[in-house]
Amino acid sequence: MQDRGSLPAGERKVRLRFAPSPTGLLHIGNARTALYNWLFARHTGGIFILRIEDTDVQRSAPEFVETILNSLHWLGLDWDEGPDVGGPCGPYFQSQRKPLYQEHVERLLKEGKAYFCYCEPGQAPKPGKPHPCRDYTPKEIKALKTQGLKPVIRFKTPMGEQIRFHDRLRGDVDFLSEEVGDFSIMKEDGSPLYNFSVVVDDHAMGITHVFRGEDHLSNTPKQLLLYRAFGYEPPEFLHLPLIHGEDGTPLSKRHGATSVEAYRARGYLPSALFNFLALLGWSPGSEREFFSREELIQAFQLERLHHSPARFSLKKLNWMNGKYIRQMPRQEFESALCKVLQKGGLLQSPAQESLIPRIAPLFLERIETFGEIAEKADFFFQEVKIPPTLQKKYLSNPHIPVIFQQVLEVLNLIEPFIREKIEPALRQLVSDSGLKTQEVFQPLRVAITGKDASPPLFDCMEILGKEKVLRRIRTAIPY
RNA sequence: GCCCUCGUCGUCUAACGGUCAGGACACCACUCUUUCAAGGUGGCAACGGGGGUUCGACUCCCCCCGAGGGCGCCA
Repeated sequence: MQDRGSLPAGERKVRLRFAPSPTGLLHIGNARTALYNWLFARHTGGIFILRIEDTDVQRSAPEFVETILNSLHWLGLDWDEGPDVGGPCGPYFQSQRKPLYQEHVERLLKEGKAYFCYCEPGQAPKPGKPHPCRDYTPKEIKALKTQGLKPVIRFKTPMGEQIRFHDRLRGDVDFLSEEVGDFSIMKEDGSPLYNFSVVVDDHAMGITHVFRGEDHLSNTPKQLLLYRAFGYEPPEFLHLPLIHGEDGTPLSKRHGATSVEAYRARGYLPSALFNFLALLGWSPGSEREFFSREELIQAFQLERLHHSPARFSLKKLNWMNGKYIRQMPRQEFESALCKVLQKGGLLQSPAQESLIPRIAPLFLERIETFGEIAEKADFFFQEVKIPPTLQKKYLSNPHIPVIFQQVLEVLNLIEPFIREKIEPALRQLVSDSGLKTQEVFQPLRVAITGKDASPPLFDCMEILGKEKVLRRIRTAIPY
């Protein structure tokens, strides 16, 4: 572990980091924070670092590290230094950096800038007046120690000071040191607390820019105090607005999927989610809204970041994802289709798999996410079960048995069984029968697909083949 | 309660003292059409409120209101 705080002059590159804590899946808001950090690093030719903030052993779990890394990779982000790729400032797990924290805390203790606090957990008084544990004499401390009380180490915030910092997005922000209070920096067992470990690590890793959620805005004065206490130069700070749900409240489970993992599972394209997220809180300044990752890197500017929280609009994401799907190269779309159908248990045989190239064009314009496909295309791979409501609405009219019988006769004669021959034949039949096209085609659609909305009927018939089509029509005739 | 941040159509946003306040999603029509989509055309729709500054304010200042964040031995 080396100290990179003062980088050699030749290495004055911009260095940014994303520092998730592995206590859950990667939240969509954190993903956007990561994305902006990454975009800025790439835009400026800087370094992007991934650091795992797993100091809270109670809440952290290794499996979350893995899914977070996966989510990030899936989105299309990469990092120059991090837990899996290593780097000159490692280790990149905070849980493996204890000696560095220890060393720093001892420094503060020795210089009288920190002290032991023996308050009951959660019982420390709110900021406003001097903390009662501040001025214990060594004798008192010894006495408290013999009582077996576990102390926490607190930073001794100087009183009566105005702490000002420049937020890259919001301008100057002022806090009074009284309001900040003496915050805890390390537990008795030596595990560092957030405000302390970020400062130690951001400095040790030579971080030049800290872009993080606005929920950290009021942590910044604490961290600044620490930078000053250590004599370190603080990085530049920029606090991003949070992402809200459609109703304007903070994005939560209640709003549906909140993790990147969930969007992946629901069949969203990473490039679409990336594009959408980039535009949620940032604007290129033009009216253009489709960008590749490379184009985003090129266009990204801090000045065009928004100040207010944005609401996550699933409808717009869906629309954008649909657009991306329609732009997919044919091969890619087919193999994506294949994958979801397989997952949905619909592909049982090579014969069924060979259908993919034929049904692909039918669904390209009909899905916005791959999650929809299984439900819409199931009739190509398994027998249909007609819902009672559709049965009643389309198949219970008295003319159905008669016309279906005629349809069977007509279709039976068609050879080859292709759309170009099916369509004119059936249209002729309908016209001869005196019925409206809808009165025949909709019931047929229901009989063949089990749905009242499907890709074009005659294409479906051709792909299914004469045998299946005739059988389905026959079994749908009510007796 | 204390502190901090934010405020343009329902939503994402453009505007950087002078525009009929523009675009996109959604929504509604129309079109295409065997259904559903996709596509095309058109429409509805916003500067939170009140004071200033200015010849002129969405743009600058103040107050109010509203929303969000923080005040952990979480991050």
